Amino acid sequence: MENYAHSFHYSSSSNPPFSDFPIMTTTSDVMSNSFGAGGGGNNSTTQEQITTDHHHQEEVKSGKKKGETNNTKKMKKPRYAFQTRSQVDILDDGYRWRKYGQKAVKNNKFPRSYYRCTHQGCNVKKQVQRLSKDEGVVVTTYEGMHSHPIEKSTDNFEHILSQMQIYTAM
DNA sequence: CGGGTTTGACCGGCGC
DNA sequence: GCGCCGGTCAAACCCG
Repeated sequence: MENYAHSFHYSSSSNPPFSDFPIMTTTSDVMSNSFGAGGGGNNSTTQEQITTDHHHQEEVKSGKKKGETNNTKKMKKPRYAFQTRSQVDILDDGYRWRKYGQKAVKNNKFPRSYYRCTHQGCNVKKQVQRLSKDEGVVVTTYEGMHSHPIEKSTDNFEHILSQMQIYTAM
C-alpha cells in the first residue's frame, strides 16, 4: 500500500494530451445501495473518449504567496484514472476525502466532483466523474500519492484493488 | 460543536 | 486584450 501507483508511473511531456494515463476498467458492484435501475444491463466496453484537454498543472498553492520563483520547475504529478462500473460515485478507498469543488463538464450532463485527502501533508487529489452516456460508469482520477496508512479496512475495495493489480501486472 | 458538503465567486492559462 | 474554460477557494450551511 505504499505507492501502488508507482506501477503506473509514466513520464511523458511531449506526448499528445490523450492517453496520458492508463485507464483501468473494473467491474465493481460493491457499495451499491438499492439503486436497482442501472440503466440497461451491462454495456460492453467503456472506451468512451474522455475529454482530457490540455491542462498541465504544476505545483498547487500559488494564490497569495508569490515572489517565490519556480526554482524547482514544474513537477509533473502523475495521474491515474480508474474507470469503474458502479452505481455510486463515492468509491471508498479507505482514505478520508473532503470535497472542495464541483463543476459541470462539457459534453457531460453530470458534474465532476473534486476531492482532496484530509491529512496533514497529504495533498492527494481525486476527481470523480460520471459519464453522461453510461450512467453506470464512473471515472475516478487520482492525483498524487498518499504517505500515510489507510484508516479503514475497506474489505470490499480490496477486492477491486486486487483486480486492478492484475491489470497493472501486465 | 466540529468536520464535511454546497455553491458561487475568483483565478490563471490559453485561444481567438 | 478579451473571453472561455477548467480548477480552486471560501463562506455558509448541514448533519452526526
